[in-house]
Amino acid sequence: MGRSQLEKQKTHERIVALAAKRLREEGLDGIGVADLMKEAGLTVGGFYKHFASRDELVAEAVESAVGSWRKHQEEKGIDPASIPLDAYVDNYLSERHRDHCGEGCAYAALTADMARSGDAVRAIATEGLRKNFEAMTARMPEPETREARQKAIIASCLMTGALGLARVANDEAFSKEILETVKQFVKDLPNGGTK
Amino acid sequence: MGRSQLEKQKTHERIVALAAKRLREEGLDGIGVADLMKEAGLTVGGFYKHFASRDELVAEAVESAVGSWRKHQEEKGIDPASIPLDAYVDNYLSERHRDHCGEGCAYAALTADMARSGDAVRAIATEGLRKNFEAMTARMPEPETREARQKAIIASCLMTGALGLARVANDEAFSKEILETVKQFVKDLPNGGTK
DNA sequence: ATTATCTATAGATCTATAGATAATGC
DNA sequence: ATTATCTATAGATCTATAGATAATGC
Repeated sequence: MGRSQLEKQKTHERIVALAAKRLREEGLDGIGVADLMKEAGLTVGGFYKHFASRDELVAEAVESAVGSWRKHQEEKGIDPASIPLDAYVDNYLSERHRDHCGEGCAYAALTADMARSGDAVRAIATEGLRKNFEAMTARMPEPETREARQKAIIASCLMTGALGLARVANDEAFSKEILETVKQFVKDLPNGGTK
Repeated sequence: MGRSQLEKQKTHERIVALAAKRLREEGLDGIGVADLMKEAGLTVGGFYKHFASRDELVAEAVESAVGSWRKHQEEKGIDPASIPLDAYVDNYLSERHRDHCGEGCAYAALTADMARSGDAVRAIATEGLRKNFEAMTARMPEPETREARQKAIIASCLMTGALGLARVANDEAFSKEILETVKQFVKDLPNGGTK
């Protein structure tokens, strides 16, 4: 015991990545420090050399969860506008996404948790939301218009809302009805919609 | 100490109503049994003569929170179809609703919490969701059509999603932008929308 | 010498229970 | 006699800290 600084950094990132997953699954006050470290193959004691408090980990994990997908795309140099809305929506409103909270959208998994959080998490979540709206706007036709932004906001609220309710529904057919109905509607949004 | 059965029932209902409020504010594993009883003007000891466990209270509280508004209307003999969509939407996507989680829609306040819950809560939440969709369908023109139900589902996902994200946003102008954009869109939904 | 991680534990908090107290209701 | 509520507390769980251990890195 006693590792290099490089290894420490990798350990740090591993804890944050695991927390980003487990907290999306169980909520922001779900998994405890000891269990988390155990799942990471470590023990409690080391935790506080990485984070001043559990809250500090939660903030880092939320930042990771909120930005993971977008960051992944940016690093690959992929312009959000290049991902067609249809493909994005199919993926977002899939059964796979519904059933795998831990790897999915933080806004669907943690909306209320983030809203109830302190300033640090709220600020991170708000900033991420802004960027998500902008990425969604870029996916609309004529992305510079006011209508494009409005539709992006509508599509975002609709998709997070639908995924959340589809996860509540205890009945597969009902849950699918929600996903499919909204999927169809969002895909038609650039053409249809009001105005 | 030692009260009549009528008083016990009233006490029971008071605890459930308070829990329905406080759990919407803090999440389903937010407030503890002792604090809740204290806020109700009681002490911990009495709790387990009312509920077998905290989970049992949570289930009752979710049932109360999920159905409170609809039950209130039904008891008054108000047909959901008689409440115009516009008025309903204005109220739902208001700053007042956004800032008063405890008295508001359980689906916006507790989506992820309910999705993560056990069978009892899931079943109650699913049933309530079904009824909410039906009430919303009744508010659409030509409520017997497939389009009416689709629009009801879309409106519901959109409204819960928008309220949730408006609560996340740490910035008043940004939060209002979400509420106002979606408000306008949902009001136009019966006319516009796809198909 | 420094430090990343480990073992062990203090202190706080939370659920649930045991036993006492003072009303109700047959 | 029964029971609704109270006081007090056991037992579990969770955050955070103290001190030991074994590597790194000057």
